[in-house]
Amino acid sequence: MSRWEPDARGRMVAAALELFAVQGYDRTTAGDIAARAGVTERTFFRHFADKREVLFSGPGSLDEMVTQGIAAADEDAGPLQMVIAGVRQAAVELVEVRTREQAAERARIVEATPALRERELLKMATMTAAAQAALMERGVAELSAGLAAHSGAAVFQTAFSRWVSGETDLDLPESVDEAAAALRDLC
Amino acid sequence: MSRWEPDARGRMVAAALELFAVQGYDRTTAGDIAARAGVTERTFFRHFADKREVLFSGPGSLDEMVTQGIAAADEDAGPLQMVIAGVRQAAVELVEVRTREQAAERARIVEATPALRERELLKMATMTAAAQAALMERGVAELSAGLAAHSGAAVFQTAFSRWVSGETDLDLPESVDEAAAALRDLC
DNA sequence: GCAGGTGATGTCAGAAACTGTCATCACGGT
DNA sequence: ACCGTGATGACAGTTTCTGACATCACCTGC
Repeated sequence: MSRWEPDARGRMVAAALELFAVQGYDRTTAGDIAARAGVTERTFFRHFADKREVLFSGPGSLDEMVTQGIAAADEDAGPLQMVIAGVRQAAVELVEVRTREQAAERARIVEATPALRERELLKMATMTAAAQAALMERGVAELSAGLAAHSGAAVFQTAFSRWVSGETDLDLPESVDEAAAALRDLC
Repeated sequence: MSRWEPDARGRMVAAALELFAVQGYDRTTAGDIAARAGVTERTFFRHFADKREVLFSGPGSLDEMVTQGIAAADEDAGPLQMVIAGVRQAAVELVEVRTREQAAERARIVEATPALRERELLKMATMTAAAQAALMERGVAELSAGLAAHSGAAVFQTAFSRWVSGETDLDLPESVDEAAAALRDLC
C-alpha cells in the first residue's frame, strides 16, 4: 500500500470546485481545500502556483489546440479564416473533455469572482498571443495577425458564453460557427 | 499649516511608479511605497483596494470615454464604426492626460509583471462590457454588440501597443485609425 | 471664540496567501 | 540489504489585506 493516496492533485481540484461552489472563492482558504483533499496546505502550493491556479490547471491548454488548428488550416485561407479554424479546433477538443454542465458550473464560479476572472483573461491573452505567433509563422503580417488573433478570441469567448448560458441550443463548435458568421456580417 | 502634507494619493502613485521601475513590482512592498510617500501602510490600503490598483486609479476611466464616444457616434453608422468612434475618442482624451513617455514607462512595468497584466486585462474587459452595453443601448443586437465591442478593444490594444513601442510614428488617435483600417482589410 | 462633528490618518492585532528549509519515508533500482 | 529519489509533512517567516479603535486638525454653528 502506498504511503499516500494517489492523485493528490485531482483530489485538490475536485475539493476546490466543491468548496468554491458552496461557500464561494473568498471564504475558502487554501488550507480548507488541502484538508478536504487529505493533504497539507504546503502540498497545495507545491502543486499550484497560487490559489486561483487550481481551476486553471487542465492538462491540455487551449493554446496548443488553437496553434495546431491554425497550422493545419487551409493553405489559401485568409488570417481570419485560419484563426477561426484554430478556435473551432479548440472547441471540438474542449467538448470532448468536459460536459456542458461541468463547463457551466466552472464558468459560474469564475464569473462570480473577479480574481478568477482576471486569471481567465490572462489565459485567454496567452492564447491570443500564441495564435498571433502561429499566424505570423504562416506569413501573416504582425498587425493583421494581432487583430485576427483578437477577433478569434472574441469569437471563442462569445461562442463559449452563449453555449454555457444556454442562449443557443447549438453545441460548442457550431456555436463558434455562428459567432464567426456574425463577425463576418459585422464588416 | 496642515496636519498632513496634501495629495497623499498622488505621492503614493509617484512612489510606486519609481519603486516598481527600479526594483520591480514583486520586490516592492506596500510598506515601501507608503514609507516613500510619507504615510503608513494602512493608509496605502485605504486609498487603493490592493497593491496593484495603485497603477490603475486614474480619475477618468476609459469606460466613460468610450461609452460617450459611442453615444455620440453618427446615427447611420454600423456597430463597428460606432465602437471605433468610441475608442478613438478615448485615445484623444488619453493623449491629453499622459505623454507617450509616461505611457511607455507605465506599459513597461505592467508588461513585465503578470499580476499587473491581469489587472489591466480586467480593466479592458470592463471597458469592453461597457462598450457592448452602449451599443445595445443604441439598438445593436447582443451578439453583434459583443463582437463589435471585442473588436474595438482589439483595435485599441493594438494601436496603443504600436504607439508606445514606437512601431509607428503616428500619434495615438491616428494609430487607432490605422489599426481600424487594418481590421477592415481583414474582412 | 468655542463646543462638537467630521474626515483623514496612525496604531495595533490578526487572518490568509504564499515561500524557504529541513526532516521523513515509501519506492525503485543496484 | 543499501542507497538515491521524489512526494510529502512540519514549521518558521514575510507579505498582503482587514477590522477596530484612537487621534487630532479643520470646519460649522452658535
